[in-house]
Amino acid sequence: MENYSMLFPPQPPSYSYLTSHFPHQHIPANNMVHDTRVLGSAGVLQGESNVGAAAEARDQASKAARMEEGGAESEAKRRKGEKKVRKPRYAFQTRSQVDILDDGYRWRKYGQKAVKNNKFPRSYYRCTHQGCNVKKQVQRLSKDEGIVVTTYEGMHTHPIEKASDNFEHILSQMQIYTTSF
DNA sequence: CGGTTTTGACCCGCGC
DNA sequence: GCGCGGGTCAAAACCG
Repeated sequence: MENYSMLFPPQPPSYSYLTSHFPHQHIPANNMVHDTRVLGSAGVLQGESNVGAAAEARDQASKAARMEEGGAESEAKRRKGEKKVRKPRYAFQTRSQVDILDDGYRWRKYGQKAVKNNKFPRSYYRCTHQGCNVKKQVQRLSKDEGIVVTTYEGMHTHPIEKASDNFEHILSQMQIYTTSF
């Protein structure tokens, strides 16, 4: 009862889910023409490094506060005058049968929550790399089970570990999308 | 065995 | 103030 992905039929072991959705490629005659598009960035755009640091500080502070005692004192989370910076998050919509979109990085799943108005849960992943706190969340639309929304949060400061197909090329295409936004 | 997934509890911001 | 929705933690299970 844990594998909702079992509800979907198996698909060929090829990673054509991405390459087959770019404008220069063939797009299946569907209502959704915007496969693998950039949904946009949420939050204010500030210094990325500063954003990440603040976020990490907040996260660690909260964690420390809770680890200290079960909600006894919440002083630890009170950092100095840190403005509430919200890290930009970039969402990608991809038509795929699988949830795990291997982009070449190593991810460790750290959570899964049910989403309101959506019968499919959302999975939270974190990049397994020291110092790299890039997070991403994958969620599937209940309306179109073939659509997977992947939201990236943060930037990788290390090379890709796996020799993934040619995701860099795909990434460059995505950046074209972002710049044209 | 070590790293990853699972899963329930917990925290927090926000709207009512 | 409280409940809800979303995000994270961490212990145990799982898997190569």
